Amino acid sequence: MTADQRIQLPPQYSPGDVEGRRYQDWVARGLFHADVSAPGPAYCIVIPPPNVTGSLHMGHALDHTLIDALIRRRRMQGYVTLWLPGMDHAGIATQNVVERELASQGLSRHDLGREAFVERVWQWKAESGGKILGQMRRLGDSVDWSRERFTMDEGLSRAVLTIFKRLYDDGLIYRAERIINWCPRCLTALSDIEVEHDDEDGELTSIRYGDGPDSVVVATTRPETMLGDTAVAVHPDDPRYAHLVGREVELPLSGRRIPVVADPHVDPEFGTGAVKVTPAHDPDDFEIGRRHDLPSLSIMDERGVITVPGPFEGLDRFEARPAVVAALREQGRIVSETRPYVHAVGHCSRCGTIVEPRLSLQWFVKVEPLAKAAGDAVRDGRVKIHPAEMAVRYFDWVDNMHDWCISRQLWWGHRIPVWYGPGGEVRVVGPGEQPPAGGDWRQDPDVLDTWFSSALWPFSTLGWPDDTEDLRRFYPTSVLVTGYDILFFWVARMMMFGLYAMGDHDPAEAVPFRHVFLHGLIRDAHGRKMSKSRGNTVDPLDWIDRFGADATRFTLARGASPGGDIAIGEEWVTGARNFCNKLWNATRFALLNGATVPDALPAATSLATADRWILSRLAAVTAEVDELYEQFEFGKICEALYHFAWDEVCDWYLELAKAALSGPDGQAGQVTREVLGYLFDRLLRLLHPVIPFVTEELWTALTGGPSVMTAAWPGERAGEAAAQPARDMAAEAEIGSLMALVTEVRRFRSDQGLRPGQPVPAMLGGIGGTPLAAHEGAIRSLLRLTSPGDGFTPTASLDAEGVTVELDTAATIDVAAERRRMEKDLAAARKDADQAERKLANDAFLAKAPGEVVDETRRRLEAARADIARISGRVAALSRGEA
RNA sequence: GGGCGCAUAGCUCAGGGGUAGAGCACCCGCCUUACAAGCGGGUUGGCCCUGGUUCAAAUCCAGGUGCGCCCACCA
Repeated sequence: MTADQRIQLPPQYSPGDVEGRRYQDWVARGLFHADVSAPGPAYCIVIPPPNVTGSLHMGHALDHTLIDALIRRRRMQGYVTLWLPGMDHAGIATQNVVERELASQGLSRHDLGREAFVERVWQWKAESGGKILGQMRRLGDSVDWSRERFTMDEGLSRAVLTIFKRLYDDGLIYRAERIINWCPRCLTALSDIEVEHDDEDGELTSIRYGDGPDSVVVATTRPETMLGDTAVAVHPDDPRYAHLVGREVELPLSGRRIPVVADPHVDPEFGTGAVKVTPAHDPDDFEIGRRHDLPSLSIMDERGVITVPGPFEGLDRFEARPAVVAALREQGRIVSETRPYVHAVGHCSRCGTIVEPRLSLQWFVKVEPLAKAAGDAVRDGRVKIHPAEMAVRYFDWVDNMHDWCISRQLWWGHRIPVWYGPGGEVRVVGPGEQPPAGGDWRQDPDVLDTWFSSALWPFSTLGWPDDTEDLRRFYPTSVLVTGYDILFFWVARMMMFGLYAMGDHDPAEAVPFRHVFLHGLIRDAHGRKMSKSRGNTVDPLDWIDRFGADATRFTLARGASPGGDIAIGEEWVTGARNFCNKLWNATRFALLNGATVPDALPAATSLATADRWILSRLAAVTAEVDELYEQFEFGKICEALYHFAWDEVCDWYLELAKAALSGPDGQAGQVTREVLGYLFDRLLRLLHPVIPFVTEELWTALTGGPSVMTAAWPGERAGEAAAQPARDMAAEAEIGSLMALVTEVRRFRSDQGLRPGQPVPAMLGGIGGTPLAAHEGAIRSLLRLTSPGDGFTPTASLDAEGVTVELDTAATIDVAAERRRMEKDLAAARKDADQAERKLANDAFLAKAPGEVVDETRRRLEAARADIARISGRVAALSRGEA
């Protein structure tokens, strides 16, 4: 790019003209590609695989922005950096989508048959699945497209078979008849975490079982399940029922006689202290049944329809409830009126249908040893969770987890690799093994829970079970970034399976990731959860179209603190868009003024104080940002860079630079041009991870370099310390004084209703003899005082804090306003003096050695006293002038 | 039923034992040639309540109130 082209940046940043072109360029040049054989330390993040049915929403946009920022910074630091993209087949969700499509044609999956249906889903995936991958390009995600994976592709399927077989051989996968969560609409089993509990109003119905003195009253929220009762249970120590234990009572409506058993699980305080036992329809009851060897009677089919022969047969479970109650009432079995009762009801997380606990034969993962290892890895610090408080939730879950039901009665997913032979023989078929021959062998029809394959994601995507270069280089992955809402669904399971699959490694190297960064959820401008039904969702693509990807990213990153939810609204993205534009114009200013990026900074002796000041501030903010990245404090990173760029660079340094650039001293101009070049080069690099597009456009224009992506990070680099100019506290103090002076004059002028540029009348004294004298040109320029003899003569004096500015305002236009201000200052100074005095007395009392702290306090006290004297004097003078 | 978190400006939030902060909003004044998507100035606060610790509490502690969120097989 030639110099002429470079300065032809339009006065407004237009993201649409830049983003697509830049992204294509990055991809074409292979800048996202991780070269496994390149030297340097490795840094890897695997994408939380979005559902193949998904499209980009704000949660993804946040997740991707943060990951991309981490990745881009590490890449600039010289790490061999891999962000691995891909998608999840999302079992139930995807199957539901395709089934709905079929339903619109009046077909069900059964009309097609299994094979054709699965074929249809693949076809759907090819046509409309993975829309989100295209959308990721809009956001600027620097993922390595050559390594894209899908949970159902060949390699990952092999990983699934491998681990299934290994777990089975280790006795960690088993098949059993258990009470599981069943969705009568999806017609499949669900794991515990796929069930959402909501408090709902129910009724507690009291029913008398048996007759006369041998009768017992039970209370239930689900009267219809009494059709499947096989016992009544009471507490072993409950004297009220001691005489009944071991005997039988008659079950109403059926005439069956069922035993009364004593079981410690029963709470004698609750209800009547007697509980009906329905082993086939309640997990608790199932356990009681096991302990007492009770039969389990299933009373409904997979759709929740009553199958018990008799008057209720064929009724839906919710129709059966009132029908059963009516029949009982008729027989005088309802003891008292039913009571309203609020209790938690489980719903299918996919479709909202009330889940039915159902006795069924399913496959389970024996979780305990795996979960223990997963807990230990966090407890002993091999994996760090950010924010640390989230670890409490993690432990709570990992330590109390039930066995994981992994079989799903679906067709879309990894089919369970188990074959059943004649005589009940079971054979698990590992990868590369032939299924048993013979017509009598049949494969299990079910598929695995979609989270089973997601749990393998950090290593299956890198080639496991093969011993690949990628796996050796990039496992364990560096950070796992995701919302705290899927800590249990996904993070805990990756921990369990990662540690298990990689168990032959050094324990420190077996973990799937070294850090887990959990961000919050996106909320609307008023902090409410975004939901389609509430109509308060924001489409990130809409923002990208209207404000640009960088503005969208900056808005999200700026709100992100570990674990904290993020409220966003259009004001936020507007502000971010404005920031990008500010950056654009500031760089444009630098280019217009011939900024050049020097190989090395000009010698310190040739730098102006303003140059030294801004370079010192740059050093400070660089170190701060580096530190904040280590803590995943994205909000603070953005805040620090925003204020540095806008408040310090634009509002002060550029204004100071104008004076130097227009001054007669040609050499000073040249130095300023080099400092400008250096400053913007570094600033753009620092901002690039968060706002990649605009920084790339500006950085290439400024430096003529190929890409800011491959420029070195200004802070810490891989394996070396920061190469930074050090802080320059003297320059910071001096420019701080200058800013205080200018601000003071501006405020005065504004208070007095004077126009900008209008001379400030009748000021006495001068800045002569203070370091500010050297800045008179700059001060005049900042205050727009162009002609000498304009009366600008502020008084200034040096003290320990820098320079104190005084303005003589004897001839002010508005004496009252000035007086109010001075009185305010006086009050503040008095308070300060008071406080310092107390602290000194305190220190003396504690016999604190007169060290730095005490000296500091003493200085503060003296300064405050001086202020009081000075301001009092002026107030007095003001009063005299008034009189 | 357990566990966790949060209450700070009109809104969304940061901060954190020693003079209350940001962005947005609001008010006043500016088209000052990098930027009106801008510039300068300004206003706004019982830091939820009650106690405790301390010379000093918005900050630490206890209790309360109000909101979130997570987990949960007491019918």
